[in-house]
Amino acid sequence: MSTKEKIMDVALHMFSERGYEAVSIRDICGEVGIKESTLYYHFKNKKDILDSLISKFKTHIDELLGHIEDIGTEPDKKQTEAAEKNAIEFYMMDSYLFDPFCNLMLRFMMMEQFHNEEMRLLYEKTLFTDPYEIQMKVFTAIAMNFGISETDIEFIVRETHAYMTMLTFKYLLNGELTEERKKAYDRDVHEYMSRKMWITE
Amino acid sequence: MSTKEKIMDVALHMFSERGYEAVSIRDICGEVGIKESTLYYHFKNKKDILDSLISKFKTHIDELLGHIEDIGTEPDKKQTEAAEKNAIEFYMMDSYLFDPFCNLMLRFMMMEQFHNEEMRLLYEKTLFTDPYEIQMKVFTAIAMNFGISETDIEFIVRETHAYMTMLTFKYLLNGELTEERKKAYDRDVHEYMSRKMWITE
Amino acid sequence: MSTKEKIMDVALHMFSERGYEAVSIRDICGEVGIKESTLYYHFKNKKDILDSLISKFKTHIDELLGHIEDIGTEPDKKQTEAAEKNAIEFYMMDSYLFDPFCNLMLRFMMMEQFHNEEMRLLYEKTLFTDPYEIQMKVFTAIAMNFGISETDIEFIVRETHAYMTMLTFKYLLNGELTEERKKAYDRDVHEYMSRKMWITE
Amino acid sequence: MSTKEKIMDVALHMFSERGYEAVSIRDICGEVGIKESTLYYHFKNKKDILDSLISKFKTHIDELLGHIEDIGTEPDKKQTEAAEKNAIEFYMMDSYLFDPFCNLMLRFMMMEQFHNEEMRLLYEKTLFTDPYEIQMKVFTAIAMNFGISETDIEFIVRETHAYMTMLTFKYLLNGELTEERKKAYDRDVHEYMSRKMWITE
DNA sequence: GATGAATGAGTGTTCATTCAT
DNA sequence: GATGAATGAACACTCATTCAT
Repeated sequence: MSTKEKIMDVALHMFSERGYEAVSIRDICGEVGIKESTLYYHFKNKKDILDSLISKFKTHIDELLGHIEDIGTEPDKKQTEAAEKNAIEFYMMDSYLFDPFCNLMLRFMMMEQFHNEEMRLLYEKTLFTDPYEIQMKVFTAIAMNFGISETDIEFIVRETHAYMTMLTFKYLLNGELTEERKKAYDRDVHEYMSRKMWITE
Repeated sequence: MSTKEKIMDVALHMFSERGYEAVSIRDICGEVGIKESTLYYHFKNKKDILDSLISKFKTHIDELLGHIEDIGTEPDKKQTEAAEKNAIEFYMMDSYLFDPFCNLMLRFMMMEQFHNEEMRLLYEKTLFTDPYEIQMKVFTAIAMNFGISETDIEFIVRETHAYMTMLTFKYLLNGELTEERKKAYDRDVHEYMSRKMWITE
Repeated sequence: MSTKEKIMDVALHMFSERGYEAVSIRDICGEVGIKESTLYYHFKNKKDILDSLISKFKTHIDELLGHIEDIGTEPDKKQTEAAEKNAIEFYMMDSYLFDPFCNLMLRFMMMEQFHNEEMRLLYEKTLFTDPYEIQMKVFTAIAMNFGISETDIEFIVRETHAYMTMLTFKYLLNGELTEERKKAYDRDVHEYMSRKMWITE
Repeated sequence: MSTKEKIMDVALHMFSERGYEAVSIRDICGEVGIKESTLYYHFKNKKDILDSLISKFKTHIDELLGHIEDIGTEPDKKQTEAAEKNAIEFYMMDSYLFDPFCNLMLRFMMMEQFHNEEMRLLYEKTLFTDPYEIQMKVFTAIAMNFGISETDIEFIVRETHAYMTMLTFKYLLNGELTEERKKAYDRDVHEYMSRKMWITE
């Protein structure tokens, strides 16, 4: 990892725990193992580190969404629930909410959204807008094979999205991201999904 | 309002927007209109302002919960859905999430929960534990009159609670608390409730 | 002397020797014997010290010019050359160019005039505009008693003013203001005056 | 222009406007379009740039004075006033006070003379000593043809030199060297010269 | 000739806090 | 209750300079 990457990595860890203002350049440099003046060779100023992180996050998210774009475009193929359910879990968790960089950025944005409009918009998009649209796309693809009405689909997706969002805040954006909390999230998601499927059946 | 109250009021407004560390004693005093040395007559130090706010919030919440304790303890009384639905709305919104002090504290706790365990516990209790228990209590009281199974009640409450929690994060703890966002929250809550009642019926 | 006055005094001495930018807040505080944070109790920032000095200088100059306003307003009174010559010397030197505060400010302005328009204007007014006008007023008062033509007066004043200005730059605004240089200035002024009077007679 | 020359050129422009200390290596390199480390290939350190400028100025001045050495050494030749007057103007202005390099150096020395003895001596020599000696030499050569007494010559030269020095400070070493100020200087010099000749005649 | 990466010392400024009045 | 004056520690950032490449 280059010095620049190391700085961003350390900065994100600190920002996501204590907030942008509460973290000093000294803190970051101390952890990275460089002098403060060295940091200013790689970044124009403190704000530049923030901007670089946001920029990296945007790229990260765009790539993720790119992967999902194709889902459900081939409705004729028999897509089993199970397959899709796995798909959801994959996209939602491992490279999104569970992904270290992504998760830390979300925590960071959760704190900064109250006084940084750019981060607020990104936070809103990442936690509310995008996941809803993705789930809508996936469920629609599945549901079309079962002849479920559009109105019903919308309501089911809303409820499912709400449940998973609540779980995200409850387990993945609450305190430290421990293995325990990850497991609790997994458990609740599966429990909900299995009951939901049974009920709506 | 006494000077002490004014300090707490100003401090909370600033803390909930910029975070504890990012707000300086100077900032608070400037807004209140006193000298920094004066603040130290009313509070031992900066942490003392924080503690006072937390303490006030705990009292506030306890009073609120006290009001609710009695609900549903008289299951034989015919309690109509409508009455209870209003009750929920009342407790959830006007003196809880919509209440200025409460709302600002929640925002503040949302930021500080990542590095302050005391605030994290309070945040968890206020947004996840307590609302779920209250809704559980209220719905149980209602449902018992309709002969709905306990397992079903639990699932319905979970889903309802999840939906309202999601809306809370989406509208009431996102950026500035504008009238627009309050109305959007209201609208979504009512829309969900009416559809939910119709579906589960 | 109050702390604030002491800061201004020390700052001026340093500014006038090394220039505004080359003098650090640390330098000033070290000499005054206070901590840097204390300086910021008395002054908003470094620029504020500069502004206070300029403001003080303006007041100083205005008071000086106030004294001179009355000169030559009573042309009928027999005003001997000697009396006026003393007057000039008095106003020009003891409370003007020789005055420690004034002299240091002039040196300071001499350095800063190239990149500070406010100081440039003040510098121009203090060294070129005002002295010429004053000398004009005084000489006119004297000359009227001798029936010297206006054109001649103007030329004489111009030459006299030019000579004294040159001497000012040569002796009073050159290196350190030593007793030697003051004496050399005095000597040259008197020598010039006595010869000038003899020649134009 | 070589990189080294470009550095000196840029440095002088900056030094003469903001002073030696206020200009950073960064500033210079930014303007030149090189990295800071590159500058150290051409100059030992910051002081070395200053020394090179002083050295270049000394050479420049010496060449100028070399041209003048011969003037007035042939008193028998009929040298008309006009010719000499032009000579003075030529040496004083175009390759001296008006010359970009020279003018910038004078401004620079004007600022640094208060804390740099080497520059003070050079400043004194360039603005007071040398011009006086040159004018003395030239006027003597002319005056000898008219039988003017040595005492008178000295006084006339002193006054003329003082007038031109004052004008130099007033127009050529005051703020930016604009075309306007150059013209004002020219105008005042000619006006003075023509009146002086007429008066002393 | 030029650059990327680094550094120690220093820049102006703000921090929470104290204490005599 | 409130303030004027002070402080040590920390803040983000810039300085001139070095050195391997």
